[in-house]
Amino acid sequence: MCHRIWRQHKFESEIIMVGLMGWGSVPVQGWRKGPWTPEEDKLLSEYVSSHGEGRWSSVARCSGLNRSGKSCRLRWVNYLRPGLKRGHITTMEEGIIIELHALWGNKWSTIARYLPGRTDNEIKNYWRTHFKKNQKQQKPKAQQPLEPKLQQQQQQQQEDHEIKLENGKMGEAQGKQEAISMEDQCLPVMYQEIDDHQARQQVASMYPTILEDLCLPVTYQDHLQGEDQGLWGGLWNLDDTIDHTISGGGNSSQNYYNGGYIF
DNA sequence: AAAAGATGCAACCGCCGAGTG
DNA sequence: CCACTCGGCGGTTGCATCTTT
Repeated sequence: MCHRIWRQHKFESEIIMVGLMGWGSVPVQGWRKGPWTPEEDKLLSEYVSSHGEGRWSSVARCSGLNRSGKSCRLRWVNYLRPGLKRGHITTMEEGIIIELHALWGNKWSTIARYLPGRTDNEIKNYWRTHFKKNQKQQKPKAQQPLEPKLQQQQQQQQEDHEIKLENGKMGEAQGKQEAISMEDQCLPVMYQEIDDHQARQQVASMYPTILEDLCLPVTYQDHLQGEDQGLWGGLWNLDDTIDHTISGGGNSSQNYYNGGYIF
C-alpha cells in the first residue's frame, strides 16, 4: 500500500509530452502519465458521478485532469468504478475463469461479465500469473486451440449471432443497456444477452460440471424459474467465505456456497 | 543477510470497429 | 466511399513486493 503511494508521488511532477497519440483531437497535449494520485482519483470520481460514464475525451478535457480520455476510462473501469471487488480471486471464481477461458479463449471482457466486480484486466493478470506457467508445463493440451468440436460450435454460434443481428431480432443494444445498468447496481448479469444463454448452454454441454457445481441454471427456463423463486439474487456474491476447492474438475456440488444458499 | 527469481497488478500501447460528417 | 474520432479490447511492460535459495 505504502509503496503504491510512493510510486504515485514518484510520477507526480512528471509530464510527458505526447504528440498525436491515443485519443483526443488536441494536436499536441501534455497528458500526464504514470500512476494516479489520490487527488486525480477524487477528481475523476466526482466528475463521473455527476456526469456519468462515457465521453471520456470530454472527461479528460473538462474534469481538470491532465489525463487522456483513454487513461481516464481505464482508471475508472479498473479501479474506481463502484462495486469492484478487491482482494484475491476465490476458488470458485477461478473455476469460472478456467471454464470460460476454455470456451472463449482470451476474451477477458466477456469472461469478466460473468464475474461481476472483477475487471477484464484483473482476470487477464490472474490468468497470466497463475496459468501461463502451467500452460508451458502442459504444452500439448493447454496450447492447443479450442477442440474441433468446440471450435465448430463457436463458429456456428458466431454465424447465428450475425444472422440474428442482420434480422434485427436480438435487440442487442437494449440488452447491453440493461446489462450495463444491472452491473451498475451490482446485480447478477448472467442473462444479459441471448448470446449469454447460448454460451451457457455451451458451457453446460462441453463442461457439464461447472454449472452443476456452481448450481447455476443451465437453461433459460431454469433461469426464469429461479428468478420467479428469487433464487438468483445473490448468485454471484461469491464471498471469500468459500474455502472449498474446485480443483479436480470440481465434482462435488455439495461443497459450494452460493450467495447465501448452501447446496 | 543478500541476491535472484517469481508474483501481482496498475498502466500503457496498438489495433479494431462503430459512429459521424 | 472516405477520413476521422471515440470507445473498447487484448497484449505487453514496468516496477514494487514477496519468496526462495
